[in-house]
Amino acid sequence: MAPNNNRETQSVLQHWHRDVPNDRMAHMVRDASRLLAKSLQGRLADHGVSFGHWSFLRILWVTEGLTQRELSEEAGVMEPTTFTALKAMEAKQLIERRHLNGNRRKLHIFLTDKGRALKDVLTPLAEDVNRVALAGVSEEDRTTTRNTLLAMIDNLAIDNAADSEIDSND
Amino acid sequence: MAPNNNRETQSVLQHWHRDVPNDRMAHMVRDASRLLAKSLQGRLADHGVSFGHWSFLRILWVTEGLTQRELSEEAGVMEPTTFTALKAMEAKQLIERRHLNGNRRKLHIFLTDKGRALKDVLTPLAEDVNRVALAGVSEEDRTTTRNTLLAMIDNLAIDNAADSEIDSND
DNA sequence: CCAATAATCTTAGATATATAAGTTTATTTG
DNA sequence: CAAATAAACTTATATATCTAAGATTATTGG
Repeated sequence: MAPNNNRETQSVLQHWHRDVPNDRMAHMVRDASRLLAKSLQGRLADHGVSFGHWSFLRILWVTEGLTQRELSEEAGVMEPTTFTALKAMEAKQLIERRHLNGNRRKLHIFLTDKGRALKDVLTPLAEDVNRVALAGVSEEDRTTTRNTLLAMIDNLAIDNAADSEIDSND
Repeated sequence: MAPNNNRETQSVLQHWHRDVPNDRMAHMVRDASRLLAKSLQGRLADHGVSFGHWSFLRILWVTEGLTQRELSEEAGVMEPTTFTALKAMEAKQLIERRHLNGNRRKLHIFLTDKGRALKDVLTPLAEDVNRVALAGVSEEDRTTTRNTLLAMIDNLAIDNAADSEIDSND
């Protein structure tokens, strides 16, 4: 990983321990998201796996044979994101992309043995990040936070969809 | 904005309303962060401002004359991110970059009238996103969530810094 | 059954972010 | 004070993501 002075750490902490205006939840979510990604990325890098690839591996460890479209929905990203990641993962021989039953449109994704074997190696790393991140937070507060995030996700998904509908009125 | 069917919406909701494993806070934070960014981005786009530029404008509306380095710390991003954003913002005549007191190393950032005038236009948009996102969440739960996020940010900043220190041991 | 429509994947190009390394300028120290 | 070091900005390059639009293949409805 990268050599890095820890001015960064200090500045993030200082930043949030000064004044946190009541209406700035969004910034906290963004900072937390970036730091979570960075922590996991550092751990995954030791095994040659990027953050983006890991998010698809996770899904495939549970269910193989999904189409690219289905994988996109499951991962919560747009198709081009999925496409790019899967092409790279294919090149790294983590997955295979196969047409099934003579359907030449849908591409189904399967893990290679190599991709499958990473499960036991990488899963603990993600658990470790979650454990570290939530150290000192009570189970009750975790639940409340999860519910708040869930509410935000619902509210925003609806908000974004409403915008799209207005645009596509014709 | 983009025409968009709302399959996306449904999939995000379905995704999180199925099984949310106890140790997957990170995914919720990431989803929430992406949706928050997207919501704000849609609103800012109507005024020709990108999400990245807005995050520096916010800081400058409070304090002008910071150096690029100081702005990076304040925004919580690395210097190249700041550099790229500020160059683009300069080209759009939202800011000016000036050397002060004969110091030819530090560059201080100042708003143009145009950049300054955006404050009253854009601030309500961010407030709107926060309001929409947190609809139906009690003040108590908001506070708990904020505290949890703050704890996560602290924990992770320390974790990332610890990694860096190990790397730069020599 | 074939033409129109829809689904799926792909390409192109943009934005937001990072790390690593280079350049220039200021500061420090022998 | 001059050489070494550090600070600040810049360049180069990579990753993760998006929207918009194109290409191909399936499905559907007249």
